[in-house]
Amino acid sequence: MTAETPEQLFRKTLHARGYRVTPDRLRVFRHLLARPQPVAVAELADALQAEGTHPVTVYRVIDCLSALGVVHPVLLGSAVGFELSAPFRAHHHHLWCRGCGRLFDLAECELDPVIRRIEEVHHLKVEGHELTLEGLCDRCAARSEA
Amino acid sequence: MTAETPEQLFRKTLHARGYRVTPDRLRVFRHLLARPQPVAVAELADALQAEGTHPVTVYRVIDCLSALGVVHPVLLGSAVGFELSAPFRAHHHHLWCRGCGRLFDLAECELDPVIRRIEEVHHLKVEGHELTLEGLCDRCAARSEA
DNA sequence: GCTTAATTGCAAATTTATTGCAGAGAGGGT
DNA sequence: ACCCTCTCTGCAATAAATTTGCAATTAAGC
Ligand SMILES: [Mn+2]
Ligand SMILES: [Mn+2]
Ligand SMILES: [Zn+2]
Ligand SMILES: [Zn+2]
Repeated sequence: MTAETPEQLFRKTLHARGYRVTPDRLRVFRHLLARPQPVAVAELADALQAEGTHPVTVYRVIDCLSALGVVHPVLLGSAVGFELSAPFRAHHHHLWCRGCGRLFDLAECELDPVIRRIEEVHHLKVEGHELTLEGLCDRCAARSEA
Repeated sequence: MTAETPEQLFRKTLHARGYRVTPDRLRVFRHLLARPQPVAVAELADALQAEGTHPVTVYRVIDCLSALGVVHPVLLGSAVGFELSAPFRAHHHHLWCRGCGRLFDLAECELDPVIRRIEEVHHLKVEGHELTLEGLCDRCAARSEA
């Protein structure tokens, strides 16, 4: 048995919920898969127009992928970007650097114990979370120590 | 000595950085102070137009308050809202309920140890953070257990 | 292949945000 | 209180982002 590719899983996900597999949806998905950082929808629309996808369609596809949980919003400064969710992309968080303005992925997530405690205290059910740190990346931090 | 009011502190903050204390800035500040939840700028502009503040000015005031660190952006579903930062509003996080769509404040924050560890591992300097949980509020969680 | 409902393209409308410039107003000095 | 200067605001115009209605297209099931 060979491992299932992300795209195969994506097709299944669409299918399982009654959405159709279309060239535009695949194009958006592939673009996000290849992309290291979250994108604003407008920017995505610009980028994909070159590949033949109508901007309006990009907005509708993002709505679709959001409904499926395939993508999720991320805070980019004071704007919003989207990136793939698990299992298409490993769960992770972000650092927004005040020094150079770049956004970095932080692989680890040690929030589970914290969140489980919040659930108990407040009688909530937490199904997802999004954390953005703001500060200085390693490079900018080193420079500011001088 | 009587305690300093939030508005007095706000006036000082403006002053200290060379910004002027204007009626529009005070109106925006007071509105945010009275408001329990984050607002989108466009919505804020609508609301304040009734009080005589020009919409364009609201955008500019929010830029000013952001630069001062008096407000900060918060993820509202897939949009952005602004709310007062510390010390005008105690630091806290949010739960976005998938059931009823409401946004709740979560008073506690136990992220400091987690963040300090991330700083060490990655050699970063973290100066702020924003966490949004997604799930079910206590009411919706209770209902879904039935 | 045919049928049908979902999806897309297009044009238009809406909503949100930005910009340039002239006039109003805040703050510091006198 | 008056001036001066520089900031801030109003307005109108512009630009950018997002939504909508409808007709044409197309994916999926039979
Ligand atoms: Mn990321
Ligand atoms: Mn809040
Ligand atoms: Zn940096
Ligand atoms: Zn709820």
